[in-house]
Amino acid sequence: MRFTRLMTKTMRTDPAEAETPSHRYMLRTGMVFQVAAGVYAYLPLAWRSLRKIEGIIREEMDAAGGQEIRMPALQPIELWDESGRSKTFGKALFTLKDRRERGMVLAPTHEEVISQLAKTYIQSYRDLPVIPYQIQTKFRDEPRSRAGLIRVREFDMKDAYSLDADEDGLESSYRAMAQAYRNIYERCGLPALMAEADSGAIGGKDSHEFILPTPTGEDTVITCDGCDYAANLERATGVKPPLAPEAPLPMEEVSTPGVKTIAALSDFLRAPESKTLKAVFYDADGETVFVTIRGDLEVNEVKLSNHLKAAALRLATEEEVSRAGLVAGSASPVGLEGIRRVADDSILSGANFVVGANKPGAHLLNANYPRDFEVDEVLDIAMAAAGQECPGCGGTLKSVRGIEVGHIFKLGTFYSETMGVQYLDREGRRRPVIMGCYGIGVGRLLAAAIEQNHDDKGIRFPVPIAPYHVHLVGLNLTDPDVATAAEDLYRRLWNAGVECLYDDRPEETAGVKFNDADLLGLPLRVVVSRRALANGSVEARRRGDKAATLLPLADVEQDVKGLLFT
RNA sequence: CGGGGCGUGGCGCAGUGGGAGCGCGCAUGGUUUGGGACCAUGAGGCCGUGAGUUCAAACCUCACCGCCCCGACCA
Repeated sequence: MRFTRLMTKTMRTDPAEAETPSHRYMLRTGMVFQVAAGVYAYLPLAWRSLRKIEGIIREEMDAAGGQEIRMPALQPIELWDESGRSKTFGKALFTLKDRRERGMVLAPTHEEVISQLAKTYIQSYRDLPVIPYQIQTKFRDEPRSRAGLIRVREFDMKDAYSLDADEDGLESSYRAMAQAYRNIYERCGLPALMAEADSGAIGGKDSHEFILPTPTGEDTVITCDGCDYAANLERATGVKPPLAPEAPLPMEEVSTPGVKTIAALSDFLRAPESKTLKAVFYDADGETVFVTIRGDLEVNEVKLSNHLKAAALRLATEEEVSRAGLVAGSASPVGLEGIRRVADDSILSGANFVVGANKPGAHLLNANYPRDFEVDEVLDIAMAAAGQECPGCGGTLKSVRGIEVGHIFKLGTFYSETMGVQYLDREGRRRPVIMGCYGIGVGRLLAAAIEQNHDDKGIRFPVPIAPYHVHLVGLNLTDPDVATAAEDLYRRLWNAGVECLYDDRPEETAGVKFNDADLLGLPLRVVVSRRALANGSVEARRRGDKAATLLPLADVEQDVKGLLFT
């Protein structure tokens, strides 16, 4: 491709709205064009890169036993009523009506259609296992799109579905997919880590996310410095800092005028926060729930929500709190009745806690469970935190931000059962198909690759996903000899299988061309100039290298390939 | 949906009642040509939309729309 023909324009200044590096550079290079919030057009450079990523994904999915299919994005809403997800997916589901006023959806994912397909084509254990997959456009009316291609409302996703006869089969499909994912990230230049995850709206039990660590990410992952434990903060468990054992003391009331927060209470009584119990009030699908946890810990709302099986969990409003008879600032489980009480198991970790007295301006010292209060459930609902001990190996937990570049789920029989996907086993018995599903956002992967591979001058594309291999820069192009040599090299490189973008602009200065080359970030820059030609050479520099090397023109193709592919 | 911010040529911005501007980019001519050159000339804007206030609105008021950022959700 010639630069003068490329339908792209580079920008010298950062667009005001772009804050994350990948977003900034994708706009400045002219890779993407924004049409609406979270809706983008892909221009030639981005599209070439995306197609390369798709190619890598296809190769790895096929190698892992997948078979590519294609399902429609436009689907009848009845299908979603059947699985129940027209409700549970909520407002993120794009819905519309056709001319006959029938409800339709623009699909955000394809478990429903796969289930329909499976009902027809999977009849016997002999038909299993299969792993159909597709790369196709998804629609999700996200509450908020952000950071360029990181989070958008229309995006291409590779979604795969494993159909197995039993749990062992699922296990083996899941492992094969996980390995395929690791291969994909490695080939895209991404050191992604595999973390235990919450399965969210898709449903199911076990799931893992692949996270690319980067400060601009929107997820937090807890990792261990002593072992390979990694889990999304939503699900991670840390060892709660232990308290020194004490003999229980008699409970007594103290006056704490105006003290409403744990920090103020700790300060007022000169007691560590870990010796207090805090109270938090939630609304779970309309029911007010009382939650208590040790003062130095935070409630993990995902864990709580999963336990309560709540579709919508949020903090209760002041009005709901007072209607439930709770005293914000001085609430505790002591004497509390007529409301669901959930406690974090940290209440078992010590004795003589400071708790609210359930009346304004007063707290109780030396509250002990179960001597002084009752709760309905005790379980781990605490947020893990950096610095805590790893539950597996005793190492120290760390916290990293990252971008979720893939998510795999063991769905089990949820869709098989709700949608009636069954097969006949060897004994002629009907059994539900065991399903898994596996997603990678293609555009997000590109954005993540740029987040991971850039510097202050621009992108640094890894070779396998670069739109072109070589950025051929012609200097002194008004000199016919140089122009001819550059044209000749351009042809030779393509003939040798090296994908080449040729900056053939005759008037631009060297500085402009070099800066554009750095910005676009193709892996190898080759400069044809009067100066280098005088030595019978061209100049080559890998993006990111400091020094250039002279390559003799005689067998420049081999040298270029050597620099690119070894 | 809650909180914050912003809508003025392609991009970045100034302009806060009375002539729509600057830089970059773009076009033409000329001089340049190894890290974002210089000179000259020129094109390009119902100042997000609609109502209102006013003799007069990019500017003040109200409403709406759009976009960005922070939070609740996800590939």
